[in-house]
Amino acid sequence: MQTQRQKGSGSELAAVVAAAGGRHRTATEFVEAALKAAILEGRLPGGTALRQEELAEAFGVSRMPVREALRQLEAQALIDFVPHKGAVVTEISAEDAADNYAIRRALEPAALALSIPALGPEDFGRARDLIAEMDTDPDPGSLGELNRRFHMALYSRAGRAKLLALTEQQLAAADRYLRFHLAAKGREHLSQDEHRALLAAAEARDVAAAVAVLHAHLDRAAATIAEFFRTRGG
Amino acid sequence: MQTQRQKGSGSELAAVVAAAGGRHRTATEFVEAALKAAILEGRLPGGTALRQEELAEAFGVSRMPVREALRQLEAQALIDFVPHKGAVVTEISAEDAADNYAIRRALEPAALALSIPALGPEDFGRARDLIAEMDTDPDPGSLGELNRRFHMALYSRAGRAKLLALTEQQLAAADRYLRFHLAAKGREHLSQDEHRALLAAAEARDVAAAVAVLHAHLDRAAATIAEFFRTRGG
DNA sequence: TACCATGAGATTGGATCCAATCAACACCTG
DNA sequence: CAGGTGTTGATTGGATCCAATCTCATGGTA
Repeated sequence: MQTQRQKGSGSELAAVVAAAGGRHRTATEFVEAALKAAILEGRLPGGTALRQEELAEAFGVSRMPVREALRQLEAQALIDFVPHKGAVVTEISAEDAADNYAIRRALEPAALALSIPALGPEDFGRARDLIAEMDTDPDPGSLGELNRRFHMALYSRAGRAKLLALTEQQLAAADRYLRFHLAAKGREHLSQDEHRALLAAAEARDVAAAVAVLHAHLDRAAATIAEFFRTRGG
Repeated sequence: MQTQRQKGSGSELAAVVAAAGGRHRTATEFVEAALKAAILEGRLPGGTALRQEELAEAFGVSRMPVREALRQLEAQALIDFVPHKGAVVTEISAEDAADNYAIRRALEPAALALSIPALGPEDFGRARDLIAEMDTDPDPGSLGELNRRFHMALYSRAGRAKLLALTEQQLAAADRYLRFHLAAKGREHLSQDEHRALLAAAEARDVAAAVAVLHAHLDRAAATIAEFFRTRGG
């Protein structure tokens, strides 16, 4: 993939640290959250080598919380531990994107089907607001999060905590791909029409139709990203 | 659930250490693998508090690799970090079991459908052998692993590495429940008939039939375990 | 010139040490 | 005797230190 396995150039790390404003109980959680967000949002692209000492200095902590945070990111398949070279941010490849969509195609319809009967007006309102926000928000960087929140709003009443957590994790991972190809193509690739159709089917409590729309939505997104990787030589 | 949040009684930990024979590159990996196996196999039941110092002594290492291993287990939702109380093995509840089955019901049919066209005679042979082994193996403790390997054999040609990894992880988690209720009920609850029907449908390359059998298989298992929890007051 | 050995530097894995925080228990008081 | 309170011990989170190992550059040699 012709990736330069360079270390993060310092200033990038500073930006990562600065962007991580949330309050966390422990330094480990803080570092983990910041790195996770940076990776998922594409600020730390695949192939970036994260050296512990450098991270420790950038975050103003010792290497220990950094190590524990990296371990957790490893368990989430966001980085690979390469002995004596550092923790390397996992590459995003056409193969990985296809995997991600295969998983989402399995999980999300299940969550949607469980959730639809229990959805209330406030959920539909939230979903509608998020669609509108995606239409108007000028920042392409936040589209991924809005998209994720829209999907999760429709699944939120599934009543299966672990299923939802897993789904959200996969959606977050999808952010990496989405952002990747939104940057190259246009925001029209967000398929707002399909979002609206999905919401309409959910409001009509038509589970079969909603699942069909969701399947088509995910398949189209997968095909688009696959095509993107093909033309780009991924 | 009337769980005693006692610390592992030392001798239990010794058994966990002794059972972990595999060779691993680092102490962290060794500790993680040993604890993970012990939790999934039920040797460390839900609610057990794992204190770092105790683990460190039992494994003959310092607290540091223990801490990193615990962090990774936390990321896998096998333990919860409770400040000043230790890492607590997550409870297995009726709710968790239902979640696990909902996830498997979404993932496994997808993996199966992708895999069936690519399965070869050697895969069918392996699956057949595993069914036979489940019939004859006298050790009820190994039934879970055999069951997992049987299922994975049928999914193995799906060609989606992450989907398979996630599926296997959920199957491993299911071991905890399976072992739990196999101990109380009988091995006939393994549904060997359904296993055979699943294999037959796969050999016939009948994706729809195989998926239907798998759905029924998982639904029946979920119902059985739900009933088990209900009668047992879980 | 190409290739291999050697040594210095860098990086991680692990151990030990220190500080902060919480839980439990004993004690005092109304 | 019940309830609140202070103190002690235990346990974790984090920092610093040490050892092992790999990488990479340098230089020597065929």
